Amino acid sequence: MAPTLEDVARAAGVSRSTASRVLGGYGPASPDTRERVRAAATRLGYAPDPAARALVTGKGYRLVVAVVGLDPAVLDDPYVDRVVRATAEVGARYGIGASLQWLPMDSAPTVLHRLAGDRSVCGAVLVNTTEAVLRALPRSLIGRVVSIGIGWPGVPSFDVDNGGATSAMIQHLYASGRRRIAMVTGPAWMPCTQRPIDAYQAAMVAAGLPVRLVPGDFTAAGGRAAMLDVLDRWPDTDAVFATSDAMALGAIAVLRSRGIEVPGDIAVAGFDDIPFASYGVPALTTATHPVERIAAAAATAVLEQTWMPPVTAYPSELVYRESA
Amino acid sequence: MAPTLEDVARAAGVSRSTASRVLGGYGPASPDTRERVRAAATRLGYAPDPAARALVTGKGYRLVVAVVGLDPAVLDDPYVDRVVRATAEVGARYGIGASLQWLPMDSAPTVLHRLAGDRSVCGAVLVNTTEAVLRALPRSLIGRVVSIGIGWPGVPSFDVDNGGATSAMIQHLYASGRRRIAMVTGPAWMPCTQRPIDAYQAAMVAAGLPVRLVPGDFTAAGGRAAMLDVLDRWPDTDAVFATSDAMALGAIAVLRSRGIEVPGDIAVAGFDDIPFASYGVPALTTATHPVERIAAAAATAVLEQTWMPPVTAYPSELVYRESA
DNA sequence: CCTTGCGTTGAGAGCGCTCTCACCGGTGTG
DNA sequence: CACACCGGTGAGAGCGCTCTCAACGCAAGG
Repeated sequence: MAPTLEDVARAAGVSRSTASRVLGGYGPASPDTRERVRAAATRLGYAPDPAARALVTGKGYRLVVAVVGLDPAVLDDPYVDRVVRATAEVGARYGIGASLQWLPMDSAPTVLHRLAGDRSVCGAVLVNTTEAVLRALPRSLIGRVVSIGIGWPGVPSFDVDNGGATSAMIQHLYASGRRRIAMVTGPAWMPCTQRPIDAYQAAMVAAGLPVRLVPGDFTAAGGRAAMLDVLDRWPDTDAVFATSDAMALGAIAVLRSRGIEVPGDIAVAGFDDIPFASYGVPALTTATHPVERIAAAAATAVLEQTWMPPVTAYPSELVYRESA
Repeated sequence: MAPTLEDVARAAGVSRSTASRVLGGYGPASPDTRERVRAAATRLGYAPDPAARALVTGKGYRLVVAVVGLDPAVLDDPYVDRVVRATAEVGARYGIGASLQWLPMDSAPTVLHRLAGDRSVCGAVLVNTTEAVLRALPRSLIGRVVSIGIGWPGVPSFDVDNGGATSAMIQHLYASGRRRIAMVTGPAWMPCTQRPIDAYQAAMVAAGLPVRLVPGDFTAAGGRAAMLDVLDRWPDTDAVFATSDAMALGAIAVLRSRGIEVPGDIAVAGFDDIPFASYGVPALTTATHPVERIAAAAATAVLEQTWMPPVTAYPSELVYRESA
């Protein structure tokens, strides 16, 4: 159906080699030949098959953003879209396309194995990957794979400094007089959950304050449930730090429905600085998440193939609004 | 680097043909041979190269979700994620992977042309495509491409019945006593903008009510600006229908900051029923957008290659909450 | 004894492409 | 006149895979 290089060559009255040389723009060719080949290609609507090309050159032509085990409900904001977009932008500068690949938790190793054999992919950016997945990472993928989240020997990690952000937020809450600060975390199975918990615990223990941890799931509904739980277990809580804005927004909804003042009675802070953070009442105090910067760095790392430090943490900044 | 079928065959002491037959599971082979080949494949960590396979079979192995010209800021909700996810799920049932491809407005024809030549792709689902893009659609893509949004000869269209949803919403607003109903639309360049406008105008004219149209951009910030505009031009407006929840939420933020009661003074309705719609105060009245159903149908259509009606509209349902 | 049929196997072509290499005719040098 | 050289060109190998086809050994049937 689609015309091949052979078709173009025939139409231009030259050999396949010459056509390839002209279209690929690498070898010598007379102006006349050049012209004829190009004209034929346009006339036939020829587009080279990158898959066939990859087969012979041994170089892939697409970068895969592999998202591990994320139920879309887990994310009430377009996090993955942002990662793919940033990756695509970087890839475009290298003539490389970006593809999204969802890896259901249970079949992640299988899919990754298939990916490893695919000569059309030149590398991958793992998102939200777990230790189990990294452990099973195909050997042939090492060196052309990076991770947004936790790292692994041979797999450099890029992530927001959510530990630092947590410390800063707790500090802010403390400075504004809060002493009974609860934290709504991500789900335990997600690797990005641990560091904020550690930072929170360290800060609370250092200040001699009680540790109040409740697991969430990064959704507004989850934040709602978690807030209910906090209220139930520790009624005297005066501040809540949720590790995602969606959860914080859910928490605020609960508080408002109970007639509890925010931030008067309970301060609420989030994380991510999603668009809706500033549109609620009260506007959400939160910490930025430089997704694009992180994804761009990750993509660049696999495309450039240059040495990368095992872990790169990107600073998050506090955004002071009304809720805390 | 990565082992090839040849390597496996050699390790198992058989020919490449036999190895292919065993691993592909199509031809006869003695139990002993079968065993040896499989063992060798596992031991070497072999994964077949789908690109090479596609080259000979002529069948692609991935379905591309091609999103035309959408700035991520345009969407404050994970619409694209949802489409990709649904597509991936359908694809998985056919052993076909899904890839996301962003098409910047200006380079859409070029990228589509490249896509057409790529033997690794078996088809595409166009999202938010425009007439200009469809006009330039490569011939070899016709028959294996569908559109979520507007259609084209040979390109069946799947979309939510946003015209019907608009009529229903206006009717609801009218029934609850509203008479000066303004509408915040999508950006003019997006093809999904027109039908709701037509439906709104028809309803208003039929009821002898004034038409009050303001363009938005599907973001919360855009909704904010549009609401300001409405207030400025038609201070007596008593209802606003925004064609996305994000815009409706932005509109509500403006009204609240002005001390205007919602829905007391002005009713606000949205479209999409995103997660945050129910978390604001007041909870947003809106219309559902069955993205997954639509995407699944679109993906199935290209994978099944069966005849499809030129246009399939999926019903939207009104969700009555507090804001209207 | 030869034929037929069957289960099993490997040789080989070829998918669309890149790229090395050899070739060809024309020009410049010794 | 022989030689090297050079821009321009095509033949052909081969990337990893699938799949057709022929060949092989062996049992059953005539």
